[in-house]
Amino acid sequence: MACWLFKSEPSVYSIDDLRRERRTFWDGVRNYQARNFLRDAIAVGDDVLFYHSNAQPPAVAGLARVVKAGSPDATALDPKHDHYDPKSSRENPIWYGVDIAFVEEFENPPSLETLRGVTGLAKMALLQKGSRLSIQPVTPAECRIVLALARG
DNA sequence: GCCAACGTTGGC
DNA sequence: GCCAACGTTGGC
Repeated sequence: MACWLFKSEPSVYSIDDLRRERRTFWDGVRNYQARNFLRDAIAVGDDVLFYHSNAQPPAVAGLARVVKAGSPDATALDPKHDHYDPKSSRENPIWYGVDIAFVEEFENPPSLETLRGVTGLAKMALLQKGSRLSIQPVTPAECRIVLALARG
């Protein structure tokens, strides 16, 4: 099973929100590289590391699981919505999202600073300079290390 | 609030 | 197709 990292600002949508709702459609991604992952690569059953960006401290806050593969993001079609994109249409949707379900909120969320100090994570996308992608692939080894830190 | 990194837009 | 201007992300 593949593993991914999804970023979210907790002031917008946090792991607590996901725990309350149990599952959610991950909408609002407006970056083509991230869109391609959502539309083409992310599959049911994949793990999702739920990362809190712009948080104090920024950290991997919990684990979620993909419960539905990519489908068009309807918020792009709604002119009143913040994420509206006039280039998208029902016939030719540009933006996609997946459905994820809450699995776990970590007792010891590994902070960005902590992750930077872990040898086995040196190549993790999140830790690369200028890594702004909000949807990132995580290797199985990286995923294991992060989960071990979070639960250990 | 600052600012580096980087994606997107639009004039040419 | 180039590239300057602009907007956004996100750590600090």
